[in-house]
Amino acid sequence: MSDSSTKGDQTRAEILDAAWRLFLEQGYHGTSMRDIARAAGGRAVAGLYNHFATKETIFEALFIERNPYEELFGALERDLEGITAAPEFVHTALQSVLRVMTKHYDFFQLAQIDVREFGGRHISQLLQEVGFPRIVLLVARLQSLPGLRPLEPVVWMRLMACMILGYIITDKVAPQTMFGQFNQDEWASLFANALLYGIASDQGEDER
Amino acid sequence: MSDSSTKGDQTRAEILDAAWRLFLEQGYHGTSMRDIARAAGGRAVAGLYNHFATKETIFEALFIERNPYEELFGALERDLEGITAAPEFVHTALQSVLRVMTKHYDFFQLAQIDVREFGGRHISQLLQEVGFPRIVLLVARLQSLPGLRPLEPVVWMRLMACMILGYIITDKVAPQTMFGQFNQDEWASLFANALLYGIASDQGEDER
DNA sequence: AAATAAAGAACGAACGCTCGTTCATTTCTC
DNA sequence: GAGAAATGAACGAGCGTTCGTTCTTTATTT
Repeated sequence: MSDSSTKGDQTRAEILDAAWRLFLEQGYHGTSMRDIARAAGGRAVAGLYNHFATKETIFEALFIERNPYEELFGALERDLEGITAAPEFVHTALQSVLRVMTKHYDFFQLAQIDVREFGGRHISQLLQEVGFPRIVLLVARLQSLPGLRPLEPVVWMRLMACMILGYIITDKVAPQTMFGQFNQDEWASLFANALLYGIASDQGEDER
Repeated sequence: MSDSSTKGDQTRAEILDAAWRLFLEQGYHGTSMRDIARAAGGRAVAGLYNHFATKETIFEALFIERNPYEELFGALERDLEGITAAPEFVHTALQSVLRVMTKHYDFFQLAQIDVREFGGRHISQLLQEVGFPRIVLLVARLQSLPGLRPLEPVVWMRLMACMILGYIITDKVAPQTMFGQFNQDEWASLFANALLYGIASDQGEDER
């Protein structure tokens, strides 16, 4: 009787822990209810159904109860507070997002599983409920700041999205390739600098 | 007797066509041999085993016989021939890659399935055999051209990778969001310009 | 050119196994 | 002692694959 967690709650958490690990290792269809039961302390399969109605319910519970969006947007909004220049805004935003994404890498792996095996049903619903309004607010704030080329918002929105998604995907293979020599803060700086000022040298400025 | 294709070859192709479509729609584990047999002209399951030893053999055959890497690198090398300025090189390379990737979008979806369900076994082997040497050559050529900031090669390599991977991933959700207003050539230009010259306005140049 | 042998391609049926889920029952917890 | 939690056994369905057999095509021999 540590806190308010009864025996049932504890078992439930154990099941979620096991499912989390197994789904990440073997995917959704690659993980059976028996696998989960075995990994959750060598239980019997039938016992899982005292806590979750179906296998998919377990997957959904992971998304709803263990998503880092509160942390992600909380950190973003806190870090960006009071920033009045667009370059600093972009740099800080990238740094903030990359930090949380690196910390909660597992969750975004789970989101990839959702995309592949459920067509992204759960993750897109979650984003719509909890993420989209706050993204819109941040975008509006950035647009109001000085220091950006008059690009269409969609353009640099997609640029940012490519950077973030590309980062987390290349991060997976980074150790095997030559990508793995910087941490996420260094990458955030490199990305932000490249995004803001480009990789071309200044001498060829008249070109284009 | 149209060409050299016997009856068996034709059936084999029909099986591959059906498997290609079903794997894309339902994933590897979501597609059964009976599904494939049914989709390949309402055949019997057992007949598939006259042409392929196992289910995974079918998946492998798709990768080996239907990958667009020859086209991808052929186009890249052809398009980049004779280019002597780094900015034009980057722009052309992005355009070339995005074109082939958009055209062969299905294959790269299949590659994602491979990553999820086989740990990328087949795609990485394919890349190692057919892609890596040519990538190294192209990178070396770009590094020899004038007009780039003295960035570490790994940095802009990963930047390019992020752009390309990010593009193909955001492209999937583009119709549902606000990303879908440009075609791949326009995006290649936008990406190349942003990558080369940045999105910051010129007035804040002294900063950082 | 006809006859025969060999190989390829297709089939229905079945095998052994695993899946997600349910049930009646027992054990534990409050 | 009531209700929650856990159990072994079983269910029906589906899986990848194999088997024995038939039909068709190709190759070889007369």
